[in-house]
Amino acid sequence: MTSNESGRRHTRDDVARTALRILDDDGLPDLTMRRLAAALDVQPSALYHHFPNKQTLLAELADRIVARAAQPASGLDWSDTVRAEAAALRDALLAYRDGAEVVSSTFALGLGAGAPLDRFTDAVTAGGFDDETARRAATALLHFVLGHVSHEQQRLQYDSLGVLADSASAEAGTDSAEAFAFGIDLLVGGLERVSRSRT
Amino acid sequence: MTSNESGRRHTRDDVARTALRILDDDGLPDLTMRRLAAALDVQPSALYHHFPNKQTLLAELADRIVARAAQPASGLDWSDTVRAEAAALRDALLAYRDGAEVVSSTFALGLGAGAPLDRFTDAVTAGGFDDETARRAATALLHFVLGHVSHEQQRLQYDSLGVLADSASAEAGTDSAEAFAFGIDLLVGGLERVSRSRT
DNA sequence: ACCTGAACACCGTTCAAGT
DNA sequence: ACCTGAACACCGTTCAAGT
Repeated sequence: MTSNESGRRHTRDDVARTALRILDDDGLPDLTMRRLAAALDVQPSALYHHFPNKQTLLAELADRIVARAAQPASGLDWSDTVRAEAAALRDALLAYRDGAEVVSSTFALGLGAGAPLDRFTDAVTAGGFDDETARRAATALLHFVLGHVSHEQQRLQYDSLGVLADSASAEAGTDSAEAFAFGIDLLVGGLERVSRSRT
Repeated sequence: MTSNESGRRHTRDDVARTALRILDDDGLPDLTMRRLAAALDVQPSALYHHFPNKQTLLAELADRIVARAAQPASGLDWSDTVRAEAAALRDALLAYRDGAEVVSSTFALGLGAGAPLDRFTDAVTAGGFDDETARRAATALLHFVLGHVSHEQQRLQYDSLGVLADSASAEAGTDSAEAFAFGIDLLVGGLERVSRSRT
C-alpha cells in the first residue's frame, strides 16, 4: 500500500513507513508483525527479509522519529540551546502516537536514541563542562524527557478510554508543556551551579 | 509452592509472592500468566479469580516493590531527605530483577508508584515550596529515577547476554551509583534556585 | 532478492461447569 | 470461594520452497 498498489515486492523503507503509519493510527500494542504484514499485503515471514526481528524494526522507527526533531537556532546561550533541544525532542516524540515509548524501549540497548543523547551532550559541552559531566547531564535530561513524554502519551491514551485513576486524571488537567519546561529548568539550573573546567 | 505444598487453593498473596519470585528469577518477559499458573500448579484461568487481569497483578507487584524502600532518617535537611528518598527508591527497584520496568509501566495509569510520588512530594514540600512546585519536582525526580534504573537494569540484562551495542557497554562500565547521584543533585540544585513561598 | 505456505511454540482472557 | 477444561483470538519467528 505504501508504494506498490497491487504488485508485490517491497523495500525496507516501505516496511518502516507502513509500520510508522500503523503506530500513529493504532498505537504500539497494535503494531504487530502480522498486522504489518497484512497492511503490506504480504505473509508475516516476508518481513524477516527486511528486518532480522521486531526489535530492529522498532529501533529503525525510533531513529526516524527522533530524526524529525527541529534544530535549535544558532547563536543561543548554551542553556537556551539545551531548552530548545528538549522542546524539539518533545515535539518530535509527540508527533507519533506512542513515540516516546518506542524511543524509550529502544534506548536501553544503545540502538536508538543515540542522536538525542549526542545533541544534549553537545549542547551541555558548549557550556564549558567536562565530558563526563556533559554525558551524565545529557542522560539525566534524556531520562526526564522520555519519562515525561511517555507518561503524557499514556495519559492521552487512557484518558480517551476513560480508564484513568483519579490522581492521574487530575494531573492530566494541568498544562503538560509547562510542567515539562519546569523539569528541564531544574536540570539546567542545577547544571549552572556545577563548577566548570573552563569558562 | 508458596504456601500449599500439594493441596489446592491459593490466596491472592500467594499469587503475588510467586509472581515476584518468577520476576526476580527469570525477569519480566518470562512472567506470563501461564508460567505463573504452572508455578502455582493451577490452570491459567484460576488466576483470574485473584486478579481481574495481568495489569492489575503488575500494579500489585509494583506496590510491593516500592513498599520496601527504606525510610530516610528524620532530622535531615529537606535536600538530604530528597537525596535519601531517591537512593532508597533506587535500592528498592534494584532489589528485584526488572523492578524499575514494572513500576514504570504501572506508573502511567496512576495505579502503582503513588507512594514514591507522595514521598518525594512531601520531602520537597518540607523545603518550603508551594504544592504545584513540589508536585512537579516530585514527578521530575520520579521520571529520572525510573528512567535511570530501568536503563541500569536493562544494561545488566543485555550485558549478561553479550548483546550490547558498544556505546551502551562503555557507559555500563562507569559507576552507576555516582551517575545516579549526579542526576539527583542536578534536580535538587535546580530546586534550590527556585523562589520559595515561605522560608 | 523477495516472497509463500506451513508450522512451532507460545500468549492473555473468557466461560460453563465442578466442589 | 476457588478451581478445571476447553476454547477463542491472537503472538514472534523459522524454514523449506518457489520466482
